[in-house]
Amino acid sequence: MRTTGTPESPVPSGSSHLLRTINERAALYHLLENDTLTRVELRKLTGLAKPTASQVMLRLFESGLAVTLGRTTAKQVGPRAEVYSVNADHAFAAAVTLHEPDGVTVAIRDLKGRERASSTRRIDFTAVPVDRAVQNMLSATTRDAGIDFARIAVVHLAVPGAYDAETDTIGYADIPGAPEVHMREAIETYMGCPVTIHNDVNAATVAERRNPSVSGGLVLLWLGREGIGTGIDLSQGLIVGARGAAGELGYVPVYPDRTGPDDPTYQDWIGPPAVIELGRAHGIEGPDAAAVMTAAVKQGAEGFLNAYADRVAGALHLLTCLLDPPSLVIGGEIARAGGETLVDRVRRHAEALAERILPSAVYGDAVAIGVLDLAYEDLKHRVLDTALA
Amino acid sequence: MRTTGTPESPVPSGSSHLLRTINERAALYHLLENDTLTRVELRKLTGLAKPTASQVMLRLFESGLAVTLGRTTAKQVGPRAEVYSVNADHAFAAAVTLHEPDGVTVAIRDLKGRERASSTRRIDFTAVPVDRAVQNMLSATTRDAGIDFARIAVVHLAVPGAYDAETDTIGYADIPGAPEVHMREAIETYMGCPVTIHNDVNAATVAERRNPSVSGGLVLLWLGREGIGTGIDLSQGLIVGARGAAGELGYVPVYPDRTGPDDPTYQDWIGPPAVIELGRAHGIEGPDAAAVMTAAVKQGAEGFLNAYADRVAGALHLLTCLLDPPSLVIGGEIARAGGETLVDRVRRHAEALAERILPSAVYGDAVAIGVLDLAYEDLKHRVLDTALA
DNA sequence: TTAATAGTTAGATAAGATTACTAACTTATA
DNA sequence: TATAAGTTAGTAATCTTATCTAACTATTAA
Repeated sequence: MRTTGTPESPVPSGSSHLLRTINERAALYHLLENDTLTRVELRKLTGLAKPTASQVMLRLFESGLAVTLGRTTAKQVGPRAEVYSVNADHAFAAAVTLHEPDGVTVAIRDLKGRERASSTRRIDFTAVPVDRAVQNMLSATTRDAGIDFARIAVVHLAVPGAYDAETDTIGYADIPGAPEVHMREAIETYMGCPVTIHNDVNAATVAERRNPSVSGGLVLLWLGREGIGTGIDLSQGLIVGARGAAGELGYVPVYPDRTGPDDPTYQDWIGPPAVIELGRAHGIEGPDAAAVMTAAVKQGAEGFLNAYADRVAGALHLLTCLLDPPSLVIGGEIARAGGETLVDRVRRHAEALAERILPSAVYGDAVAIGVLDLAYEDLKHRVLDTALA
Repeated sequence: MRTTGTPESPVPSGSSHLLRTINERAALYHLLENDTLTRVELRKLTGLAKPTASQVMLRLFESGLAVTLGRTTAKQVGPRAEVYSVNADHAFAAAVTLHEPDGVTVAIRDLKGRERASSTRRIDFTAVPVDRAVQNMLSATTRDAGIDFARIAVVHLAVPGAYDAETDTIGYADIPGAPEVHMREAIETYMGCPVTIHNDVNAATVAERRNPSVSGGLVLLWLGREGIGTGIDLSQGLIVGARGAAGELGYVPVYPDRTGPDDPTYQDWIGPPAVIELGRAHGIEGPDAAAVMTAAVKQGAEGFLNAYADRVAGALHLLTCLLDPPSLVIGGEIARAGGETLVDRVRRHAEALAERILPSAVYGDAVAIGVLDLAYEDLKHRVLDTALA
C-alpha cells in the first residue's frame, strides 16, 4: 500500500492517490475471487459509485491486469453488461517438489488459479546438481507450456527436510548435495523472482486446508514411507519454527529417561521401522511399511492394527496436549495404505480425541498440491500488494 | 476501518471519508507510540502537509482523544510548538488475575500505558461467587483510584486453567465454583465492555516478551508451585488451542506405552511432585517444591540439581522438536527458586539447545504483568479501530 | 406476423462535495 | 532580523449524486 509517511509505520497515512490505490486493490481482489465480474457486480461488492467502478475497471484493463471477455448473455431486459476477468497470463506461480531421493515435480498455475503445466522427472543428483536440475525443470516446463518465463512471479519449493531460512540451507534431506546448496539464492538469481522454501510435511498440511470439514486449523500427523513428521497449521498460520525444524516428531525420544543416540524415538515408535517390526511380530511381511499396512488391512490383522493404532493415538494425544488443534489429520503413505480402517482403529484408541481425527482428504500428491496452493496464495498477495503503485 | 463496501471484505474500498479516517488513525497511532507530539513531529512521522496535520490534530482534540499540554520550551528561534498527547483518561484497560485457590489481583492501566491502580485480596470463593468477587474488585479498585467506571474499555482475565472461549467455561482450575460460571458473559454484562480470558501461563508468556533478548517468539516452560504448563508465543502470536487447552504439558504421559490414569505424566516427571520426590531421594526436605529447590541450590546439591535439570532439558528437547522456538524461557516459582544455578544446569544437559535457554526476565508476578500487557495492547487496538468512525 | 411503444438496464457525462496539497502570509522568539 | 510555528487561500485529485444516452426485452395493436 502506498503511503506518504516517511518511515514505514504499521498504520499508513496518505492522500488521494492512496484512495485510488485502495479502490483498485479492492476491485482486483474481487476479480481474483470471482473469476468474472461485471461493473454492476463490482459495485455490489464494493459499494463504489457507477463512474468510479467504470474508471477503476478501465485502469485495471489498461494496466493489463484485467481483460474483457465480451458481454453477458441477456437474461434480463436492457443492454448486456461487459464481462471483466483477471488476465490469467499476467503472472504465474511455480511450485517445485523435491522427492527423496531423486524426484522433481514442477507445476505452474496462472493468476486465475488454473493449472497450466506440470511435469515430474527422476534426476540423478550426483550427476546434475539439485539447483541446476530445478532450474532446468522450471525452464523446460515453462517453455513447453508456452508460458512467458519472465511472467513467473513467485516460486515455492517443498523439500524433504528442515529448511532454515536464516542460513538458506536444507537440513536432514536425503538428497545428494542438498545441504551444500543455497537453494533460495540459486533459484532466485536464476528466476529473478522471490523464492520460498517449505518443508514437505508443512506443504502437505496446507493441502489439507482444502478439506471442508477442517476449519480453524489442523495438525497433520504424517506417516510417510520414508519417515514421520508433523505439520502444524493453526488459525495464525503455519508454524515453521525458528530454524524451520518445527514438527519434527520423529526426533522426539519415546522415553525421556532414555535419550541416547540408540534409544528409540517416535520415528521408531510409529514410523516405518515400527510398522515393519510390528508387522513381523504379527506375521505380516512386505517390501516396505506401506505394503505391510496394506497387507494388514487386507488380512484384517486386528492384533497388528490395534497395536499400531494405540501408538498413533498416543502421538495424537501428545500433539493435542501441546497444541489443542481443532482437527487432527493422519496422512502419508502408511496412513493412506491403512485407509478408513486405520483411522477407525486410531479413533477407538483415542477416546476423547476421536471426533477430531480425520483421514487425509487430499487425492494425489499432497505435498505437490500444498506447495502449489502456497505459491498461488503468495502470487495473489504479491499481485495485490505490488501491481498497483 | 470504515468501508462503503456492503459485505465485509478483507480488502476495503471507500471514499474521501476513508482517507480522513486513515490519517486520523495514523496520527492517533503515533500519539499512542510517542507520549507527546508536536504538529511538526507528526508531519515528520506521517508526511502529512501542514494544514492537514493541524486539522487532524484539531479533530482528535475535539473528539477528546487528544489533549494539549502547553507549548515546547523554546530551544530554537521562532514560536514554541503546541504539544499534544493522548488523553490518558479517555479509556482504561483492566486486568484481573485469579490465583489458586483464593487470590484476586486487579490492575488498571490508562490509555498512555501508566498503571493507575492495583489491588490484591484473598477472597473465600465458597462465600462469594468468583464472578461477583471479580465484579466487586473491579468496582472498588476503579472507585478508589477515582477512575470513571464507564471508561473501562476492556477487561482481560488470567485464570489458572484452560479457558474454552467457545463454551465460555474454565476447566481444570482449582477455584471453587469456577467451572460453573460463565465468566466472560458475567463480567461483560456487568462492565458493559468486551472481556477476554486467558490461561495464566499464556499471560506469563506474554510478559516474557519484555525480555529484550527474546525476539521472534518464545516457549515458556512454567514450573509453578501448583503445577507445570507451557506457553507458546511464536511470531504469529499466542497459541491458545481450539478449546484453550494448548500447552498442557502436564497431561502428557511420560511413557507412551503407559497411559493409564495412574501412570506418570510430565506433571509427575518435572512438576512439584517430582521436585519433592527427587528432593527426598537426595535428602532435601521442604514444605513445598519451591522450598525444596531453594534448599537444594543453597546446599549446592549437585546430585539433585543434575537429576532434575536432565528431566527439564528433556522436556525442552520435546518442545523444541515440535515447535523449534527461537527462545526457551524457564519460569514459575520452582524455576525462580532454582535461579541461574538451575538454568545453568539445564543448559549443560540440553546440549545443542543451550544457547536458546533463558531464565525468566520478569520481576514480580509474571501472570499479572502479562495479562495487563494483553489488556493494554487490546485497548490500543480497539481505540484505533473504533474511536474514529 | 410485424411494427410500434413502454420500460428496464448498462454505461457515460456533468456538477457538486470532500479531502489533501502547495504557496504565501502572519506571528512569535532568539 | 532571521527562523520556525501555524494559518489562510487557492489548486488538484478523487469520489458521489444526478442526469442522460443507448441497448435491449416485452407488450400491444394492426
